[in-house]
Amino acid sequence: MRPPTRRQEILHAAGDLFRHHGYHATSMRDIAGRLNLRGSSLYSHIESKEQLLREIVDEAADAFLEAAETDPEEAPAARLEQLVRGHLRVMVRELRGATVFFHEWRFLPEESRREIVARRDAYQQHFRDAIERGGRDGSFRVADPHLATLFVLSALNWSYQWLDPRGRLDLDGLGDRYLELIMSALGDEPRRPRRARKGDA
Amino acid sequence: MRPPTRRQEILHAAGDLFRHHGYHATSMRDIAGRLNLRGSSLYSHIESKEQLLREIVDEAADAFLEAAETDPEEAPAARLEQLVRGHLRVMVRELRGATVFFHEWRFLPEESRREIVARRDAYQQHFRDAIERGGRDGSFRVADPHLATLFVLSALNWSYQWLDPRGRLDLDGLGDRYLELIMSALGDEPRRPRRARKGDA
DNA sequence: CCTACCGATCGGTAGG
DNA sequence: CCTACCGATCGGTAGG
Repeated sequence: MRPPTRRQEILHAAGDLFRHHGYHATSMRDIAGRLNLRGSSLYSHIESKEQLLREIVDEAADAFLEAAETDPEEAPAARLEQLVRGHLRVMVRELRGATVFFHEWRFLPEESRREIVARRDAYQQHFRDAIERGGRDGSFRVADPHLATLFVLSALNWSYQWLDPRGRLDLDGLGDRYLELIMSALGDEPRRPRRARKGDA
Repeated sequence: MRPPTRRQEILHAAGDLFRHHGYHATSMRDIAGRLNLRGSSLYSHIESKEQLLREIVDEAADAFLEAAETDPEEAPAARLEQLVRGHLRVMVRELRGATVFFHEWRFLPEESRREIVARRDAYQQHFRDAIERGGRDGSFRVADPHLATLFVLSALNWSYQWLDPRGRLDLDGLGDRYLELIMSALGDEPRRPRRARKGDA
């Protein structure tokens, strides 16, 4: 375990403060204060406040995208399981960065913001692809794959609001139960027969 | 249709700017500019910037709580349907206020923040109660009612991120499909038999 | 890493 | 509703 560089300490403190108070309500002096420094001392390690945000958000995006590297040819249910477990794993392990990612990305300058939106769309596409393939091959039974994708990602994304890394459930237990809810929502076959609904009459 | 008061116009403009740029990145001069006023002119209609946020957030909380006034003795599936449709209705109709509510409530001063947390908890309790009752009477099949509640509310809450009031689906169509996903996730009985899962072996 | 300091902007008030 | 203005604070730089 090498000791963290001063730069890493600054990023850590900034992430913590951005998470709890938001980017605009955190001043450079606040960040410096966490490390018993003066605000001006930060600038020999970093370029700007914006750069701090960009690095934190980019790192979180990296973690999510890396976790989503799955084989499109795999069985859709197994692939979706990897995607869901990967998402929750990144959430729990990188809760600080993930929270800043979801909450503060829009304060990035135009160019960085476009990049992040593109990467978020690419991430979402993994889920959509798995769900659409599952619909076609009969693994899932879903009327509207696009909306089903938004549903699944919504249930996952909001979890940073209530996740507690030291909570009652460990990562695997949380994954098991979240997966069961998601797979049921998608009407995963063939373990369960189709059911009748009002609309079918 | 009475014309809006100046105060309502200010709240509207503030809500719009808070939604898109966040509370701290919006200045009183920005809000005034929307109405072709000087910043100082706002203060004959409102007391402070904080009060603007409080009113917007409170109004959204009112709308959600009012929509959640359901009969606890009603059949759990029917009650949950009311809760889900009510939530989506408020989201679509009050997207501006709802977005500010979810994103900016934490910038309220301590006392208002405590009130909002209490009201949010009361709101959540309606969902949890319906889901727990449904588990007990066999309407739903859910291993962990608390987590299932968080799952359902996560899927609903995040929707402000992608909801488009002029989108492809109208409110009823969206409600139908979201309900189908949620009810399936909760394994709603008796229309569908229990299924086997890996863990059951 | 510090002190000293910059221009810009903030929420808000006085006074009319 | 405006002009004029307040003290505080912002992100950041100069210079050592």
